[in-house]
Amino acid sequence: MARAGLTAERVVRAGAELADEIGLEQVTPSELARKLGIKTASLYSHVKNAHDLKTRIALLALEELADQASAAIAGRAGRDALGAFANAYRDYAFQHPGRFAATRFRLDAATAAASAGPRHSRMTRALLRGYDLPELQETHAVRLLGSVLNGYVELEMAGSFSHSAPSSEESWTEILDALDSLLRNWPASA
Amino acid sequence: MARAGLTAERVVRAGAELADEIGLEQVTPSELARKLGIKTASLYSHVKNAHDLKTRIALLALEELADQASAAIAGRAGRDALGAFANAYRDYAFQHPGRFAATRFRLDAATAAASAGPRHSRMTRALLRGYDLPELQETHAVRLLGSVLNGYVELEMAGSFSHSAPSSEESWTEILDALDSLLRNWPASA
DNA sequence: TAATTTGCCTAAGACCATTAGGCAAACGTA
DNA sequence: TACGTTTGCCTAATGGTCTTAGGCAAATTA
Repeated sequence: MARAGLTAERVVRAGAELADEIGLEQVTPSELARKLGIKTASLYSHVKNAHDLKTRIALLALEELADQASAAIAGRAGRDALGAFANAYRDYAFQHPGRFAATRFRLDAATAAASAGPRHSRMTRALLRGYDLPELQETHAVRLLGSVLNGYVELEMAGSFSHSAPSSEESWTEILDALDSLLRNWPASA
Repeated sequence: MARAGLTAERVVRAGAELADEIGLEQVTPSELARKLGIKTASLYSHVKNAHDLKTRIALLALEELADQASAAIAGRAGRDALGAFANAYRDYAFQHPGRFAATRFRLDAATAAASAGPRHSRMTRALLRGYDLPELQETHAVRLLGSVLNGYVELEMAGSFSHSAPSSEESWTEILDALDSLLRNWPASA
């Protein structure tokens, strides 16, 4: 029997592609084995189980997304950097919906700590350094920015903005303008 | 054989409780039947299939959430209304994590249109009427608000804010203050 | 070339979703 | 109250899923 020459990494990569094609939820050992042209049981040499497979796809996606966001903000600052950063997220989500969904996959604490997750917060923090926020407010702003990016893209991909005017595209730039304005005029604490 | 006296509504309600207990993803016909003390096949008199079950749980959750949000903003305006509205979402998510997850369940266009979804945007719009936004900017603000609420709660529930100071509680009020400030000083379009 | 590793296989167990068909409890009606 | 109808829940069966165990042969190393 000719071997397919698989490896854990290639299996996970194929899993990520499959997620983009049919959605992360549908990525199961049997479906992935079908795509790879092998028997389901053979996957278990490369991956511990279905949960492990999704975890690895999540880790892959987090890395990829961090790489793209990092490249996007290089050499930029202020509203320019904000737009590039936000667009990196949104573009990634549309180009790789399954991988992006994997980004939300719940990781246990240890795995999350070892993932690219912390890189994401460091990048957001770096981005905000272009705005002169009071030290103590920076974390709040990081959390706000993460919330908006995640929330907007999620709602947009669910189609929430596609059945009413104005276009989502337009809202997106207006919202980035509004965030930029907010970051420049962050209110003082009570 | 004594009958359990079930009905579609009671089944869905039990499904919602089960979702809060073990997570929406784990809510399956067999698990729900176990909880109800009946055989799996018997569920199919009340619900079309597993997907239909989750859809109905989603519809229930959307209604409940809309009811609570609506009650929260009654008689309030401005920052006061904003806080009550936002807290209604966050409190619901923490009290009913499974139902809240169901809120994100992808509904097909027709079902979504007939759900309480539109009520949510109408409420958000009503809330924003307390701020004097330019007509054309209102939709953008509605979308921003929805994004922040959804995004923040999702990240918080995933534990993203629980491993670093300051507390999520603190960020939450600061972010609401910031949003309030932004809505009062919404930037003019380019 | 011989020995070892390992990628992929077949086989099997346990569970799940779903459909078909049956019985008896509950209900409407006379 | 008695009868016919409805229907809630059942058992049985099909085909799919995940996962483990054990085996063979291809690839790798000595």
